[in-house]
Amino acid sequence: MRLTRYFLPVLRETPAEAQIVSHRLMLRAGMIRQQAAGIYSWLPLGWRVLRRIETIVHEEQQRAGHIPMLMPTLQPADLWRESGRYDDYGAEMLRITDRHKRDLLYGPTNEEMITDIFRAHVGSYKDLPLTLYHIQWKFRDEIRPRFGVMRGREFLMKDGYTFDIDRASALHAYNRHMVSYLRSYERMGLTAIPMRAASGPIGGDDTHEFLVLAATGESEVFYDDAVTGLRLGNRAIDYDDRAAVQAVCDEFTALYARTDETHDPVAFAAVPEARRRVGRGIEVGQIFYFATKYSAPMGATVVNAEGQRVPVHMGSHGIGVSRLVGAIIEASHDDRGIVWPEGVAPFPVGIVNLKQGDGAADAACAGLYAALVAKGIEPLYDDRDERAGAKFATMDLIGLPWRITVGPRGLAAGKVELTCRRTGESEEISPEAAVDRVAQVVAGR
RNA sequence: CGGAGUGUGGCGCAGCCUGGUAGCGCACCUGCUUCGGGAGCAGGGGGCCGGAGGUUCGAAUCCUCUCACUCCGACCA
Repeated sequence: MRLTRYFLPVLRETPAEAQIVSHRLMLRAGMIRQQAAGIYSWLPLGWRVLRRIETIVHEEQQRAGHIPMLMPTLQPADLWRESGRYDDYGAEMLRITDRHKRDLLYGPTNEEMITDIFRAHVGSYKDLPLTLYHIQWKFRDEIRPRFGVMRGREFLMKDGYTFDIDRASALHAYNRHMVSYLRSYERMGLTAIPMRAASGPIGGDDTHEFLVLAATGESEVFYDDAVTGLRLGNRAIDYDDRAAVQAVCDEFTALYARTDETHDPVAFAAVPEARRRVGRGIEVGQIFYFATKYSAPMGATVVNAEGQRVPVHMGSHGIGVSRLVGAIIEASHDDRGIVWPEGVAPFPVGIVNLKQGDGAADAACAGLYAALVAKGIEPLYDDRDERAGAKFATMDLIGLPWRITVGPRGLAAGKVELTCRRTGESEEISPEAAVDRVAQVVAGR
């Protein structure tokens, strides 16, 4: 993409309403525009990041055997009357009336709807286990939206629903989600720690939240510092192997890590003092096993092997996709701007032409651009007629992981400059070598 | 919803107290010079001052109502 043909409305000054760094940077980098309290347009650069995150979530969910679909944003009120939540949900639910005076609502979540779909089409234990998910916009009419996309009213969320014949199978589904989430966050360059959350309706270990450590987080967290060193890495995982999946979950939940809701000072005191940490975290996901809470009242049953009709065991599992954009920035930025992890960067590399209009520089940039595209990489080429400082400042702000700088001085020696945004290190190499290096990194992400 | 604020060009702000018909910086347009970390000079365009009433010869400014947004708190992916 050539910058002169793109839409990247960067701001030099920070809009007054933005209080936290991710919100400020998203506005300055031209990623979002607020349309109302807690409601944002995603401008082209922001949209790209959102799509990258969404893609990672899709890939990891499907790797775990979960099935994508799409449910609508608007839902009939009657479904929610069935579960009893039409009244329970309160003012946070946005209610709408259509021209025929029918009650609708903008979905804050989809348990009722997925249960309706399930009961209409599934009748036998032989159809289980089943995990369906979608990534769709939600609306929760928060009392006080804040922090940009981190606490918006409209937000993009992946929500998955599991249907199993019994508790053991449902817990395997729960565990699959934990592992797939860990892998998703790692691909996004995040360290997200599963923490035991406030216990659900059946108590016990049936819900975990995933927290990204950040000073601006909304939750207070208590943890053993050793959890921050745990990595899945590239290990192969067979999601159908219950014992193997359980082992991974055990590994990631063995150390003390809890939010203020479930914090246990006595257990925390058992953590070696040097590793005891109190901090703040941003919740970027939650997994939840709730047994038959929805299936029983809504009649989502199957016939089991003994011929009896039984309610299915369900779970719901969510990842805050749009919130992740903010969370990643909170976790990865410096005083000059965003530092995108490779996995979610809107463009993997930027090309900076220091002397637009100079024949040699223009030709070198065009050559680099074509060579990168030929390798399946789309660079962002700053071909504006701007001075070097302005171009560098823009690149630093929008945080592309790599920058190839092309100028007459280097070209005279046949070199361009390849700079890593994260480390700031740069090296003078040939254009061909620069393309190869970037291709290598992108392939490995 | 309780408390505290703010609405003036795309962004950041001044002007308001003490009414006299809107200004600064950035951005934008034109020209010249410049050109490896947000250039300089010159010229130029853009705002019925959130909205509605009212007071007044005259309202961005005073009064009333209203809408929106922000911050602190209780609630939440």
